[in-house]
Amino acid sequence: MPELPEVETVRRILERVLVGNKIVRAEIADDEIVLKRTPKVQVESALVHKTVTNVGRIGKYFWLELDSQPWVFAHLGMAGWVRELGASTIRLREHGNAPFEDENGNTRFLKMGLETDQGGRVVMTDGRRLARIWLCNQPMDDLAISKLSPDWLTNPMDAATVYARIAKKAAPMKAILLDQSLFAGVGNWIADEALYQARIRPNRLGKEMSLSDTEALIDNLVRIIQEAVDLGADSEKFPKSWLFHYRWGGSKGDELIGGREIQRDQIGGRTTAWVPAVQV
DNA sequence: CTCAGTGTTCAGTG
DNA sequence: TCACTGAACACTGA
Repeated sequence: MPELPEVETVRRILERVLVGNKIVRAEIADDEIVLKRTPKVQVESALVHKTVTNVGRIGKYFWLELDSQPWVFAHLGMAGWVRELGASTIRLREHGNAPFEDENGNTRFLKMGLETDQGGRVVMTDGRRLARIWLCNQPMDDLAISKLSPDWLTNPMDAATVYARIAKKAAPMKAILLDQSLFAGVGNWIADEALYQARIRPNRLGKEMSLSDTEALIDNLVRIIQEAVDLGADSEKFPKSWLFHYRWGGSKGDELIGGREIQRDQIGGRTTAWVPAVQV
């Protein structure tokens, strides 16, 4: 689920519910897997009685900025999400740290629950325990975040800059697109979608790209990200023409898109869906 | 029962 | 040291 548009959607939920308000209750899962870098009580005490001044994001990483440091950082992994709880939802404490079922009957792990002095409540959940929460004073003090490229929603690079960084690479473009130090926020589906719409083979090497190929890729990538963000990362609303709707259509996905064969290969360590008749 | 998965990290290779 | 690849992580659903 969570690539840049999904994480931006989560960021906006947190911004709407939390910014300007004081946190009156914070519950963090007592889960050493989730909190590899920080004991639960430290995260809770970093949050309680603090006012949220901003919610930041670069790529797939996001964080709560508070009126005193440290701040609280998080990554959704492969199956994390954040939702606002309505007034009728049962109390966070009653969930405890155990897995619980969401309104659709799916099992989730509760990672974090927050309540503000205005009564707003949000929870961060994860179906697979690959999401993470930790403390840090500011984004650039975090090793992983400090290595990210500028964010591709808010600060997209121009084609010439990208071209200079890929023109000698021997890796396939699919792998290059997944490199967060160059394409912060791009994940498996966005990479495939951008390559498909730019009509570039995922196994084309960086050094086989021209400047105009790079321009086409960047133009499509930026538009796809912007459109997905504008749609609140609600994939059902994505344009019908997008490969997204076909890549995992059924159990293995559809065989055809517009009458053309969809091929699936391992490229850059990930299953890659592409259309040989379109991508060269 | 086995395997892949909208991600990141780290060991291993050349 | 750099560039790159593949497995591990943890759990669910097909």
